[in-house]
Amino acid sequence: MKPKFYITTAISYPNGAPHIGHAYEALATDALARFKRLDGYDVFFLTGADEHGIKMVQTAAREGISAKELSDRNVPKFQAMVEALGCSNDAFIRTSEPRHHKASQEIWRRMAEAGDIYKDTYAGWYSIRDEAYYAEGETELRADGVRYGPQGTPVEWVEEESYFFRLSAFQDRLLAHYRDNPDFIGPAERRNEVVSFVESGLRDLSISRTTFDWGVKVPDDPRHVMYVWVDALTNYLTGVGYPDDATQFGRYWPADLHVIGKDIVRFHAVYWPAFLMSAGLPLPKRVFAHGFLFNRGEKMSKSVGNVVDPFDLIAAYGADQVRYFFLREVPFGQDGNYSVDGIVTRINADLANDLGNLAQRSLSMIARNCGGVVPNAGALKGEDEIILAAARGLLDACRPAMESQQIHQALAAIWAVIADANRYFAGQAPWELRKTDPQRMETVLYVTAEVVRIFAVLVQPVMPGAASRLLDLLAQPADRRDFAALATPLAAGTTLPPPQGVFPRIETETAKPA
RNA sequence: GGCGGGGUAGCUCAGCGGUAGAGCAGGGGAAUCAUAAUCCCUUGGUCGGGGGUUCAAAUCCCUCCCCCGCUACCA
Repeated sequence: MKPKFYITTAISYPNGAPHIGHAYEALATDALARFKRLDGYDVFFLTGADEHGIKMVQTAAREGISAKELSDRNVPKFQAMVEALGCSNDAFIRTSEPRHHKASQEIWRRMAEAGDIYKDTYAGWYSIRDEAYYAEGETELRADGVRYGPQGTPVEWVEEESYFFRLSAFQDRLLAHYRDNPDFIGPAERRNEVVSFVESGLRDLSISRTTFDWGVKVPDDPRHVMYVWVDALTNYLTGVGYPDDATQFGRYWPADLHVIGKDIVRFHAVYWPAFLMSAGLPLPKRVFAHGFLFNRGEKMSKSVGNVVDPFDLIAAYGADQVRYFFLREVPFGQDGNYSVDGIVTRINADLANDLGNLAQRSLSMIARNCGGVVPNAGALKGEDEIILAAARGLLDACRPAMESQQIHQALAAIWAVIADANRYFAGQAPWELRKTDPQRMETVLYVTAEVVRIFAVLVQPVMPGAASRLLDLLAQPADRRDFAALATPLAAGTTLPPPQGVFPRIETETAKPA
């Protein structure tokens, strides 16, 4: 039986349309999931939408519709985005689903049974108009003697009945967990932040609200709905069958990797493990936080008008290209920059010129000079052995990079060998050999086609569509495309289809400004 | 304020004690199999400022300047 690998994105908050940050997380997680699948794992990849919470209620109220209506309008956009990106998620969860309410209530009951939930009063500055509490620092006392919230609405001191989670009791256990599992949080700088936060002391967490009813009802006390993060985090359990499908849940839980944005590290690295400890459930193996994307160095915001619509980007450049760009250009875990120049350069230099053209020039020569059939390798020379060994060694370089979510490093390693392959091809000059030593030309063309095959197999997690077309050009059957097939070299005598460009060049005139 | 991370070529970054590196951009050349792609050569940096340790410092220590993240309940 294959080893399992359960990987998730954070669930998106559908109070607006998807933006490039949502797309980035989904495409990166998809690349990691696909890599594991090709590497022989039984992968379960979950993504979805986090529909509850006060923000949904507020946004819906402004538009004069219900939170449910708002969600039903926006969630399909997220599903469409995931599909347009070519993501291979096994499920798309919505937290409004009955099965999810059931799962959330179940974990709540278990935390309550463990004695970690108690009822008390929550006090804070409350805006009736916003239907929201604000921290003291978010409010200001103006000259008129009235205190106002961040939305400019008056706030008043309110005390509300609330359930609390005994987070303070978990400080030592959390710190011990971070210490014993140094890979629990990545990248390392995020772990440092979490550790110093927990070391500074934990306060109990208010985990229910009575001011609105859009959410999961607290068991046996339906006046309360759960604080949105309690139910949002539980999606990771619901997605693999908790609590009813013990077989699926037993198979996939605990998650091997939660991929999240750096803004929600605390919820995943402090609250979530504490909830699970309380409920007596195993903890996820790892939480990895990616960075934010900036448009030409500026934070994307609606007011600046530099928000990038993922659908526009995909339409302009193609899903594979967009995926490659972000994964190659931005060190995963760090913030990154997006610009039209950057994406056009990457696509043209790396995809069209380096990889695409290498495939095209070698396959064209095979089509023209070898009757469109994979030629015989003949006796290999040192140069041939060197480039073959470099390509064949790539999986061993990519695997540790992908396992530590250093996707950019895996791609850099692959492209370094692609550059070597171009040097090899130019150095061997098979177009000269055609006249002087046709036998040798065949060997060079064979070796080049073989390394192109290896590149195509390895590049599938990042560019599933283009890689698949490249493998089509190499007449590779469906069962010869996973990493195990890397060891099965191209068979001489195989008839190849006529070569076609897989990575078109982007002419700057047609490049779409963003 | 506290804790943490950074400031290296025009841009993005690697190097973290032993004669300054990569990719992209710029300049010159070769080749013509190929998506005018490829290959070779090359311009370019007082490695944030100052001080110190050392035979030797981007690399260690001190100090100053600047940038960023975290510093609890919007998601």
